[in-house]
Amino acid sequence: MQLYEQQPISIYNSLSGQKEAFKPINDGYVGMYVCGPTVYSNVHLGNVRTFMSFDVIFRYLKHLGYKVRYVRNITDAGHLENDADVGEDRIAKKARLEQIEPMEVVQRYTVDFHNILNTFNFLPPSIEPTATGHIIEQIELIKKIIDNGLAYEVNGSVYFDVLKYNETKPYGILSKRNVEDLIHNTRALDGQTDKKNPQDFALWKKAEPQHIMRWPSPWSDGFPGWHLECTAMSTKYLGEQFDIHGGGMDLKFPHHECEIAQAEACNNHAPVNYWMHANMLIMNGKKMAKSTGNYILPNEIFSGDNPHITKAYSPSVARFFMLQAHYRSVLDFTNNGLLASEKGFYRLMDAINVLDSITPSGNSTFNVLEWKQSCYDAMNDDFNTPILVANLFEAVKFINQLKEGSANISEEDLKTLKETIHAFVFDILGLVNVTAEDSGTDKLSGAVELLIKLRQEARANKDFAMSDKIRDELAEAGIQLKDGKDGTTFTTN
RNA sequence: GGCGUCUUGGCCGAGUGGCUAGGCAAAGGUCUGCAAAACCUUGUACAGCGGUUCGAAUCCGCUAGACGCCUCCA
Repeated sequence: MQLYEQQPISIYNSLSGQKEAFKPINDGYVGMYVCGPTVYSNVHLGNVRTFMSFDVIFRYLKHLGYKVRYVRNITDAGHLENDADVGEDRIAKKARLEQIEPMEVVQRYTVDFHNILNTFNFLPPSIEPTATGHIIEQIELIKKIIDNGLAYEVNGSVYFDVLKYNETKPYGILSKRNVEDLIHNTRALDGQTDKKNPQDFALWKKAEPQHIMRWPSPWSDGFPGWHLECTAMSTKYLGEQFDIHGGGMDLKFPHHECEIAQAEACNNHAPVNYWMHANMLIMNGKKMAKSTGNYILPNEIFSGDNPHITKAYSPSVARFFMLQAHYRSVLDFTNNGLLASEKGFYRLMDAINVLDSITPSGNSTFNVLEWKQSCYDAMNDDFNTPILVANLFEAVKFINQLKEGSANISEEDLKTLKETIHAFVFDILGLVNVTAEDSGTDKLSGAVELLIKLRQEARANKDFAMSDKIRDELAEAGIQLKDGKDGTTFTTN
């Protein structure tokens, strides 16, 4: 019997606006697609948060025993600078500015993206397809949509006919918009367009002479519209209908709306059962934007080299910080928030380390099985990581009581507690036990142990001037001694 | 201008018709040669105004503010 049979999940579906019991199309299997990054610059921290949310969801589904195919694409072509005909491929523009090949830009930032995600301890997706690797599939989709009468060609470009589509199927069901509002509220176009209606979106764009990235097609040498790649790749790897489609809140409209329309136009049924949207990450109460300086690169968190933070934070601390908020809430990235999370994170890690030295005795004074289920309940309820973290701290409190000798635990419960806490902290939340690595058996550790021993001798001789000197000077060097019941330990953070 | 989300104690951040979220900080205590660390205990908050209800932070309305989308964006 698989765990998922005992742990029913409910997911907030953006499409219905409410939590729904999760039931995969094929029993035991989950297909999940998440819109990946456009690799034309360094990964944005907000990207990291979105992908982290789905990383945890991926991990949890796997933990429950589902066979998950997690597809997260790389957008390496196709974005338009703007809606007008003068639009040009975003990656090509950046390449010209930097005088290098477009694929060089793509390569550089793809590597950066993977590095950052690795640092944050992300699991790689099952498939990471690229837009440029699926041009043929995209062209086939366009042909199909044209055949179905829902797209038209003008001057070598192909557009999706939103109004015609809307005659039989509602355009805007995901973002709760209706076409009439869209018509009334469309901003004035700059420049002329080939579109019949401003709501129409490009499936294929004819390349201007200056375009470097271009592919032959029945309509022109050009490049695919942005929304199309996700439809092409999700269909190819997950089927015409799959379980979960995720992405950032900002992709809801128009991107995901267009994906639905494209898929419906091709296959005449909805592509996705559960739409999930991760909310935005803001910084100091405001949107992150390079232009205003309200911005931080992921790497700067690890180095501390950014005016918005006062120190460097380990990736796990940043990860823990983000997971203390629910994925559907706006999260405010602040130095104070990070500082608070850091303390809590190390307290959690310390407790987990202490767990190894706990010996069982008598009957448990804490209901471990009930606690374990409450951890599952938290995750089952739309992947509520903050509630899970709260539960973990209940365990921390209990572990500390065990250490102090003011609580008992049976042998069986101790085993369960260890297994559960490791599963949730390391396998599911994806945190890394940083303290254990830091104070491991390296050269520094040996030296500090010696000083601790010398200090112990000084204290035994009541030479407190010496013992305090050792303690204080180590503190200045960034090494903090912690006197406990069973001797002295140290931390370097 | 349109659409949507949100506003919780000193800070962060869950929850959601009646029952302690949790973390950080703070106060008191235990431990300690003194500290630090650690641990224990404590805190009664839900933007404002009105309404529904036996009862609302939780539902409805209005007001104010924040954020997002409407244009490339996770």
